[in-house]
Amino acid sequence: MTTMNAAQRRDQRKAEYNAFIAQCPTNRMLDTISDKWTCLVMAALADGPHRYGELGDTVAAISNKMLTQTLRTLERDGLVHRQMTAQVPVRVDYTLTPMGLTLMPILTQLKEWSESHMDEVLSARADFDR
Amino acid sequence: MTTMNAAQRRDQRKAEYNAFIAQCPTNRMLDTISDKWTCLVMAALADGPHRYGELGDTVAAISNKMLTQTLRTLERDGLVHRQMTAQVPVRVDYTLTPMGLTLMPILTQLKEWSESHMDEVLSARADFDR
DNA sequence: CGGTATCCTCCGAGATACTG
DNA sequence: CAGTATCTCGGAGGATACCG
Repeated sequence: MTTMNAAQRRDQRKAEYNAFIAQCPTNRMLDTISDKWTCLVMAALADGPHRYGELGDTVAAISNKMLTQTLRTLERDGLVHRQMTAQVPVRVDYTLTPMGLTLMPILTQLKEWSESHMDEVLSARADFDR
Repeated sequence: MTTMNAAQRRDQRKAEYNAFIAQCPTNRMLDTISDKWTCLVMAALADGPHRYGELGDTVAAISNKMLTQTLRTLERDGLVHRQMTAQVPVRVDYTLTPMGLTLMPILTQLKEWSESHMDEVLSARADFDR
């Protein structure tokens, strides 16, 4: 069954590589921060604490579901801190954690790279599409 | 029709914000580089030119479709150069462009941040899950 | 060798409605 | 106010087969 074995070996290599990707810190972090909404929410928090509703207003196009989900992920990863004040109505504030703050400079660099290379990228796209 | 107008205004704000996101260079670049496979492929190209098949072997878990699609996007954005040699069988080499090279340091920083903070993230997750 | 073309599946995002 | 619960739908991505 040479065919079977070859296919099996290929599948196993893929499984191993998938496992490697699942373990790789860079890819795991990229999974988190490369999410469509994560950077927008973190950017919104960069200038200080904000309430749930404020974040929903700032990132106007985000749905309740995704805002909650994004904040939960960031909180779980220790990048954002959630402070709940028991009162009626409830008040919840979100802030970047110290670790979250250390990530911001990299996002800023990425932002600056993007802004300074956007023209070059756009003209490359125009060339390619022709 | 206050209700209608309020809903319409909300929808319009969302549409505007979506348009803003679609225009924002950072988000457009993030769309590109934050793709599941893009960083892996760029990392594979960081040490020099590679052929299509070599990339497929290095990133073992990637499908033909996604490898092609990833390379096309990178080529279109001017981050990767595609060199085709007409012979039988055909030979195609991929290299990072100068612009692609300028992006690598940022990816490297991201990699280093991820590796140095992975423990902290993992313990934050463990805490959160308890 | 370096891809296309096609089909198919699954799951993630959004809309909507409800709640402590 | 700050979420949860539920449904639905589109499209990303994988498998497979074929092609110049």
